[in-house]
Amino acid sequence: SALSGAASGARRRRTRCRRCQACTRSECGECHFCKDMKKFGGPGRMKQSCLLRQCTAPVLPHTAVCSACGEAGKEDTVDSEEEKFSLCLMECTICNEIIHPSCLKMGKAEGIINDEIPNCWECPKCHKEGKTSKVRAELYSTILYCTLADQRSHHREKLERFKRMCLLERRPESSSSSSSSSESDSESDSDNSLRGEQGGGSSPSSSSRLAPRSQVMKRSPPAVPSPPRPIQMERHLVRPPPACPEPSCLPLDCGSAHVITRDVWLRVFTYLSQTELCVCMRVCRTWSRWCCDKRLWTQIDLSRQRSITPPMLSGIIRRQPVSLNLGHTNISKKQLMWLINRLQGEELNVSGCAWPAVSALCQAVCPCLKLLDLSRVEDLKDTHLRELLLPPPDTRTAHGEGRAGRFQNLTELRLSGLDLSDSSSRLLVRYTPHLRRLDLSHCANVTDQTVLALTSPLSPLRDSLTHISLAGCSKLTEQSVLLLRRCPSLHTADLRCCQLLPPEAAQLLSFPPHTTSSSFSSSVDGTLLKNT
DNA sequence: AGTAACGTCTGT
DNA sequence: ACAGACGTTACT
Repeated sequence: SALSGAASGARRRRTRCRRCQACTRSECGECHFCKDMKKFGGPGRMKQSCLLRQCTAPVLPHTAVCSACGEAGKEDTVDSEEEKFSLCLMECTICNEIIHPSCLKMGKAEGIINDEIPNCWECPKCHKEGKTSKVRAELYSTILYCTLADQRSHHREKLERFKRMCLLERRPESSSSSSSSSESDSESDSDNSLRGEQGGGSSPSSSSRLAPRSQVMKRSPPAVPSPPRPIQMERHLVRPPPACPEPSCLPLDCGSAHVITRDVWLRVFTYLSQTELCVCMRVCRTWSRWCCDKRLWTQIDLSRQRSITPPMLSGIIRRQPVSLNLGHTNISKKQLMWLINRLQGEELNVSGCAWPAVSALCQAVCPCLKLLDLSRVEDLKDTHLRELLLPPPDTRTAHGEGRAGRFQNLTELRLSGLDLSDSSSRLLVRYTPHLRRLDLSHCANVTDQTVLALTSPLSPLRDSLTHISLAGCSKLTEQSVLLLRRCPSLHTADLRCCQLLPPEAAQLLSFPPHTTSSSFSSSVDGTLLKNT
């Protein structure tokens, strides 16, 4: 009934942009939807796109035309951003009308542009009538700010409402989690240094430094009235920011442009922390768009956040970080699945998370991943690591010898503080052959056997390893030191706190650059650490 | 004509 | 609330 007056025409289906990273990649062949496809042996009933190929910027179909003048988008015929906008086709999320903004005769009323989807807005007509759509682009920036920077603010309520409306579940907090956190919590209260600081005054970079906003920008529309209908986590709700978030400068009230252009602001923004960036995003819509620039978010650190919320998840996907730290959070399996299916980052930290959640990685293929931090994952055992590293079952049988592990391109793996035995070293040798850095520190059950396997002439890690940490592996003997010398590229070995080693070996050892001499293989065992 | 897959409906 | 099904649209 609420919609009846709105629809001025049938809604047009959007279609792939064919240009985004997702559109240009090939089907993974392994996700739920791929497995359904006939070409991958499925029944073909679901008719959905590969999860990794879901377009991040779906466009209006080529056949779309203006409901007023009947013509297509004409933004190509002009140069200035302003003209382009007035001649492009905009689709209203409320009434579904597609129209050239220039074909609207509306006087002052303004539309609200959705930055996340091309050619998408709430048209002036609907906005004037006070209609509201399900969710608004600004809501995301606002909420990400709340969750990252200010858990206790008055926005809390809005956030809670949002959480309730989103469908993604979270892992129940209670149960057994308390016991595990007792031992390794020494660093845990450093966490509000990054976010949630309440004017602690420790850093000179509080929001006051960002003062010049006042006269310069038009504020974005006031806070969103509560959406009446529940928000669905639609497949296309989450968008990365537009490739080039125009405009390149801010208009002043007097009509001219602010002297500081976007490029300069961006350079300023690079000096800001996550929290500060989130504050900036609330200044105005333009800043909100500028601050979403991928280059400002190469690393996202949510470690030790009390909970990972759906808005955070969408915020992460929009920003496509190279490095994502989810360490010591209570992220759920479902959430992690959702993320890894939409991320192409190179570094992932899930240290201190629970194995049931981390096991989501068993259903992913992450060829881009270079660093994986699994340190202190609760209850991670040899068998679990095996599940993680082994290739997915179907490819294992399909290609016979094509036994590429799930994380075959990892160059750094952190397994600190896990209850692993020597059998895991064989997995590493086999399925992560490009490791340069390996952290096995505080794995109490690791013995010389592990070092033997890693450094054996048949192990690709023998050549690739440059850094290894075995600190606190109390079963290691001097044998390991000898074995490590077989690694030609090894630069550093951390053997601190290894109780069975003599004091001069139980240190952070530096290895001199290996001379590629001919008699390398035979001489190794004879030369000890004495010649360092 | 044929393929891909969007958006919504349906049953649980 | 959610997964699965499928009519239908977009495009080649």
